[in-house]
Amino acid sequence: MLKGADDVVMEQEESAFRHGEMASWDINDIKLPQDVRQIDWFQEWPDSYVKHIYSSEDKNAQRHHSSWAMRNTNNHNSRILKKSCLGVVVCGNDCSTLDGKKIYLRPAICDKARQKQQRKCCPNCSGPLRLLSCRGHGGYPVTNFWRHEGQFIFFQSKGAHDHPRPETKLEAEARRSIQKAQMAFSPSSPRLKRIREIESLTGAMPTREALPSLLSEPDASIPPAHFGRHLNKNSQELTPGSRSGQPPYPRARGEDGGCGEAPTWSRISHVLPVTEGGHDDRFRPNAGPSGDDSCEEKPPPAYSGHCLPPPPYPAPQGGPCPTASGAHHLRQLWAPPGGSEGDGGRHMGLGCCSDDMVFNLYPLR
DNA sequence: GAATGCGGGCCCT
DNA sequence: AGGGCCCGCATTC
Repeated sequence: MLKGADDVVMEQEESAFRHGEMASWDINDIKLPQDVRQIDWFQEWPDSYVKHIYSSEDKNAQRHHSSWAMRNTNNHNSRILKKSCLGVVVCGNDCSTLDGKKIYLRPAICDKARQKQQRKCCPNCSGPLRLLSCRGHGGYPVTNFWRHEGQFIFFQSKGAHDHPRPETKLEAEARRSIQKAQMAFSPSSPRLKRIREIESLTGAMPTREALPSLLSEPDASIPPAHFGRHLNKNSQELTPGSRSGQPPYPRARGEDGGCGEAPTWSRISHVLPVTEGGHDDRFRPNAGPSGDDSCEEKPPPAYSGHCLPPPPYPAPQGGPCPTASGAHHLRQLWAPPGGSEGDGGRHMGLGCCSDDMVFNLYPLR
């Protein structure tokens, strides 16, 4: 039997409390504490009923970043910025590659862009895409609240995401860049033909590592427990797990490095790269010295999809340092045309949306 | 073009 | 009143 939404929420709050995640303040308090002893490292994947206090100097906090796809929600309170989770875009066919990877795209934040996105096809099997809504907060999307107060930025999350992680913003951006580049190199382009001629002679081909990814390893992205609770109602492809016993987030920087003890499923290889404005602190490591969030040693996934040939890029979660190699490498990829592109271009039978498919970039052999 | 923030407005509880 | 959500507009990247 399904529990009532309220019960679920209460359980989660209690759990969070037990793990020390609940602070004495609430985002709606008239006055927020200013005698903050511990400032948190920026949390890239905040989940559950957590609260964080960031420095007002923290660039990520200033921009209200999250790797979840959060959209602005009007709460008619200009002092508190509220955002709600859009969920994740999955393949309507529930396809997966032979190595078990699922498609978890980042929902576009902009409504129009999201509608457009949903008209596109699955990059793996060309099936329809489906938006898996977040219902982690009593049946409603998880909400995040941001409030700037003095030298601090207070963050509060309500609800536990009941869906896999989407691509990070950077991964999605990188993917768009690739698509854009792909369009520039359309198959009919004389330049591309030339490149292909060269490539067919040299056999040159860019490495998979150089591209960002769309695919995720289920074990890396599917949150356990509560995750399935709501999901079961809506989706058959995602299975529940258990999330109890989730360790609390680390608090202070300095306290063993704010080494993120995020839930296991929630801290797998998301190294966020140097980016935007050159801030290498863009996402300070959730994982501190332990290096949980550092580039993992996993080899590039052996793509072997059963729907269609697999895409030539690594998985976002679990792939080799996906984001770090994402946009950053795009320039390298596309700058000099010599020695990249393949031989057949689009002979993969992608049908309706091949133009949108990143993995058309490099024909598979 | 897309992300983001803001605010008006509507609906529901 | 509070929460959720839609919409349009402006700004920024």
